[in-house]
Amino acid sequence: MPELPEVETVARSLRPRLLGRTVERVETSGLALRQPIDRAGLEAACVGARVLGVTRIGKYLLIELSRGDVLLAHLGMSGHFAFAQGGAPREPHTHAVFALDDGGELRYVDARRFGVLSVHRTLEVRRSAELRLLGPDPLSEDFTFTYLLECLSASSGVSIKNFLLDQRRLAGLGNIYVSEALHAAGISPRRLARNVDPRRAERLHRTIREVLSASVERRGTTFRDYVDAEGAWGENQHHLAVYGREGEPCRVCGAPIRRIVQGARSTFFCPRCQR
DNA sequence: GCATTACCCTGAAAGC
DNA sequence: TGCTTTCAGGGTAATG
Repeated sequence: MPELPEVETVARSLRPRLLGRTVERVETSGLALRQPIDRAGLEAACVGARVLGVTRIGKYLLIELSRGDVLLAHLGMSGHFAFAQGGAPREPHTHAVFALDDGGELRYVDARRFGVLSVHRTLEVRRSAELRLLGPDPLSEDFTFTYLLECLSASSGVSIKNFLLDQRRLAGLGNIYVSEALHAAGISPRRLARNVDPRRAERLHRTIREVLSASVERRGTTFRDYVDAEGAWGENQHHLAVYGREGEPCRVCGAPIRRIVQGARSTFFCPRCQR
């Protein structure tokens, strides 16, 4: 389940083999992802265009193309990019293929089809339906302690878990890193966001960045499907404090980690460390 | 404004 | 062994 560190790792693994390449051909499976793929739009933007950059905003990948277009990708639950030689057998669930001028192919594979592939004009992509409502990226300078504090105090009855999952407030956190950041900050996931006091909020602001940065260093968390564009697993799953550890002892105090469901998503926490 | 539920989807795991 | 059911979750939408 790709969140910010996984998407950042994918961006880093795409750059060496994609920058400067020209797209010669585009193929699609004809099956819809979360939205239908606009094949004609994809071809118009990509074919004959050179890749100028690969960046990330929240959980979105932006592949910047010459001629002023951007290919926007969200990996959903199970999406990944893979490089292959042209003509090599395709993995099941390959939904888009970008043939490159070096004989290779960049492929988008997504079993569950929760991902998104769309194209936009570079100057307008920030105003696209996908990006326009996103809050600041937690690893950017825009995510300040003041911003977090203002959002917390402006919230009404939402739990801190659901507060942090809302991409309109903060873009890039998902189920894994919300649980991890709250544990590191000693905050119960059930606490109302507005009741997080400034001292704990400061700690949370720090732990969000630390948890994400550490996972980026470890090339992300591979729980089920996630691999980078070279097919490599991440290493952060070996360092999780609470996520996926129901019943196991807390690494800090030894109390059994608990799992609860909030908004139909699992939340893992230590009932002793987190108040 | 918020919580809950359903939906999209497939593969893995569990249950029978 | 083999079939069926359950579960996982990012984002969105409908409902209460």
